[in-house]
Amino acid sequence: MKLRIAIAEDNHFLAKAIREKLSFFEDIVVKFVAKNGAELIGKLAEDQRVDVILMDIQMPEMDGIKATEIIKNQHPQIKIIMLTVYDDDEYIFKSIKAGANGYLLKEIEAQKLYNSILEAINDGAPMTPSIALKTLNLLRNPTFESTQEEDLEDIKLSKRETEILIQLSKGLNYNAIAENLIISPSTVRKHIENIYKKLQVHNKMEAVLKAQKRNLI
Amino acid sequence: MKLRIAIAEDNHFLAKAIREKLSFFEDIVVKFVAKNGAELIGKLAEDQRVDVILMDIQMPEMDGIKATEIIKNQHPQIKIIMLTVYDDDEYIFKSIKAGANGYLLKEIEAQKLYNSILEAINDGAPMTPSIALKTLNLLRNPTFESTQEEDLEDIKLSKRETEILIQLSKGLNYNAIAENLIISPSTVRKHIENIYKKLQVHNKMEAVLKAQKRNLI
DNA sequence: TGCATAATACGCCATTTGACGTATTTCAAA
DNA sequence: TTTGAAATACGTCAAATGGCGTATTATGCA
Repeated sequence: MKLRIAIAEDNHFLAKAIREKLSFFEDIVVKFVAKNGAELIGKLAEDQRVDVILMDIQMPEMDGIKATEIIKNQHPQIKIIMLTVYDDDEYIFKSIKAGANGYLLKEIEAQKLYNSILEAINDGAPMTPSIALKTLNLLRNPTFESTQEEDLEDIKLSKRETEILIQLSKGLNYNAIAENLIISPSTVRKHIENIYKKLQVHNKMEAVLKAQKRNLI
Repeated sequence: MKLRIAIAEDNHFLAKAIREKLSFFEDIVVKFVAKNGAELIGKLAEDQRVDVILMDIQMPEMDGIKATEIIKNQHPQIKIIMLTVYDDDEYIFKSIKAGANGYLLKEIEAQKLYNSILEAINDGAPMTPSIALKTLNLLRNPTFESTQEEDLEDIKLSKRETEILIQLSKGLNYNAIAENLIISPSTVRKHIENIYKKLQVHNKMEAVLKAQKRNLI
């Protein structure tokens, strides 16, 4: 039994790249490629015999989230996997609310994409590890009132900085953090100093608040 | 670099089965097995050099969810993967809220368990497909009835204390709070000292965290 | 009208935190 | 292979915080 795939992707080259990734697998048939949500829905109206849709998010005319919502209402049996370069909390959350069965980042390698398609068909929820982590964080902080768009100069904390900030947020002092991470207290302090510079704050509480607001921790 | 694992599992045979699954992998060392949450915390106090904890949920004395909460507060860098036979929404949700990094079902095969441990260490969120699906459903239907009441010895903060704690939680320092409330910094400090005694904590962050958990602010 | 609690306020002292500078090592990307 | 970012680490100094004792003045409620 062949797996029938549809692709929604406005960028021609990316669409082609996805096709090529899937071409290794004999039981996959790409039935069609649509350049936006509207076109996808049109093509589905003609031929709805599709098992899985690989859906880009940002597309002209109609984006992938809106399209997911409509298609899931019309054809709930079709599995939809978001396939995008964006890993923002907001996109992830909206996609899931719209009914997406999975969420993958485009860098994904061929074998894993294939496995994800199988997983979707078997009622799983394929996600890249980083996305899975973000969904857990979303579950932990029901902070679904984003609505804040404008001033997001995107601040990037390193892995170590994030780790230390999380420990700060638990109320641990420099020495406790140093022991946990098996580094010197001096190093902890230096990291915290750098965190403060990046976040433009001057104490723990402000740092933790700002990081939580930006979903950095 | 060896991966140091601890196991919390009251059933002797299951604990042994897990060890055996892990024994195939050379870079895994099982440092110890605890029969319940309390024992686990005790052993961690002696030797906290553990990378990943595989945590059962139902255990006598202290269950895995409570243990997860405590350990994650003390040692946020330790990754905790729930490893249980239960796939109820409630257990999943509570585990995630408690800070679990992943959630697996016990039937998992050896190779996948190993991969999950790696994924946890690399800041992922290992989940069995069926659990991943449930987390997405939980995200879609925000039916977040906490329902957890148990151990609240009720702490009462005075009006002034509450006011000051709220200002603390915004990241204000003693002087700023004193100015806002038109009182002396000494008084602010005395109030905070009293707040700490009531909450049995020793710094701002802990006070704010505890007060938030108890809905005092 | 008392009496307990709350709110006000200071002083002392040790510890922690924050801001700066400097420096070495590691590691991945260009 | 170089180059830059990240992680490591120390020293100094000032400011903020936390823990203790003590004391006076509201204030509400029994």
